[in-house]
Amino acid sequence: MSKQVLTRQRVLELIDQLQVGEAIPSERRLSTDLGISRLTLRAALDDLVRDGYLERRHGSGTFVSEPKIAQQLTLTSFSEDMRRRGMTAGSRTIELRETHAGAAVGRALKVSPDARVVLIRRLRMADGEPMALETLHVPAALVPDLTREMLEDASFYELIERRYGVVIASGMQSIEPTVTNEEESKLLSVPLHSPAFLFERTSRTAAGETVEFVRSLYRGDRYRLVAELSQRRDRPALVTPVLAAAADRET
Amino acid sequence: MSKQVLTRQRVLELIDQLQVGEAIPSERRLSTDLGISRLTLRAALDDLVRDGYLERRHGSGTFVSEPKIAQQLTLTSFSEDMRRRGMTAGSRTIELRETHAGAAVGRALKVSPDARVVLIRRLRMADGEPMALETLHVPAALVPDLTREMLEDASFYELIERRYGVVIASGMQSIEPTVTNEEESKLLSVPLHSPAFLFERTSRTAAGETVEFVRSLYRGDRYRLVAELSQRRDRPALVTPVLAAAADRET
DNA sequence: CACGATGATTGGTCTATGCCAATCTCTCGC
DNA sequence: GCGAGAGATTGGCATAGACCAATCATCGTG
Repeated sequence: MSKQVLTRQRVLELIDQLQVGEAIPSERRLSTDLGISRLTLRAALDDLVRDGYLERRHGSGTFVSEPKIAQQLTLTSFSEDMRRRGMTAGSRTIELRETHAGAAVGRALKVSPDARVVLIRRLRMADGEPMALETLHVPAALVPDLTREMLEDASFYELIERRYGVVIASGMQSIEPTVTNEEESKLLSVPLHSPAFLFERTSRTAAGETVEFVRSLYRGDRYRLVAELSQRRDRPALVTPVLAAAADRET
Repeated sequence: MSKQVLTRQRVLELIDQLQVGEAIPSERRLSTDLGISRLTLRAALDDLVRDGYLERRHGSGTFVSEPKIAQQLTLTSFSEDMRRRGMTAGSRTIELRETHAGAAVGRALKVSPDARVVLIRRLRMADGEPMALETLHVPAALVPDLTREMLEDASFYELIERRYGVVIASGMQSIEPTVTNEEESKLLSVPLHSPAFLFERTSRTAAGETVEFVRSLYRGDRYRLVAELSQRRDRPALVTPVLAAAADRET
């Protein structure tokens, strides 16, 4: 464990004991208190500023910032996403069967079209309300003896990590607009041809092994993406998914 | 101008003279050559790695990486966006008139609902093909004597910078899925109720003055967003808009 | 009492240096 | 001929120290 990561954790604990808007000790003070160099502390603080926990004011201090409604779009599971919003993530398994990959899925998973894959369809819910329809494809060899019960109201990522020791490290996700068809509308409890986001994601382990190909259909009336834009080229746009309240839609 | 920024520029020039895949000089070598400390050089290189120009390989070297097809989602105008893709940006002004803000636009622009605003509707084209429908709201005081001719096939951002000295520094953009209505379908040459992205953006100057509120409707069959995901929390997701070729859609 | 100068404090940037860890390369011995 | 191992080279991380720049509180002066 690097010192920087350790420092990050210690500062996070410190933040927990402070009110929003309060200042943390000065950099010089903190670095000597923690027994590390100021540069190392600054690297850890940079981290926390990027993640939105802290806010710097030159000449004034570093302050605990307002908690974000949504964190940035990272490689998180639906479950984790909802937990961060303070909502209860639910899941109803609609389908679970083994099949062969086929051309498109095979290409996405980097396996032969004949390879066996497990197909999982789940309805994902937030506080009991249907939010998204998820279709997962996973190479069958990776998840032997998977049962419906294991998937019920569970995070798939946590499941495969605990049970199979598979840890997702990176991925690629595309986002496009679409509309719901009859089946999807029924499952999501929205009118036919409602606008929706279609996310397609492939995820890999640190070793580069492709673990899953997921197509998720999110209700467009409840899910939206927000990007903070900055002219500075050294700071990527911060894209945050946001749940829209039912009333928060005028247009 | 900070030394780090200067260094970034000098390294960029160096990269221009190298082939993709070639290694740049080692950090120790470069830092002494440029007469700066290694840490400062590393900060500049970190920058370029984040922006996708360079790739680090521990124990091996730092290499010029494959140029990205699309840069990350930054605060760019449609025109700049298309230029980067090697396409010709076009614009047809559909409407240009002065009106009062109204409640919603007033709130977005942080002006009174009675304030005068200029409303601009433009059809944006890439290589002659309609791509997006843009509805701009700008406080009238900011852009006196704006005419249709100035807007023709021009970047609005470049226009207001050259003519009025207004420079956009930051902004906030929301993204949601929607479908086209009759008028929009006709203008964009797509079937009625086609899926589309609705972008809403407010932009500010460095001084914090809100300059514009834009609603852009992008064709869902030609425009898509791609996000590189990473488990590391210190690296925000890289979201890149991608133009889909007409044939690049199976589903 | 109001206000401006001033100095202390805070974050921002840079230098110089050392050691660790991953990788590559070359050489030596079988 | 070839593989194992040593050493050189590269990026990764951490330290200590210095100075700059923005901010804020305070104190003295009008």
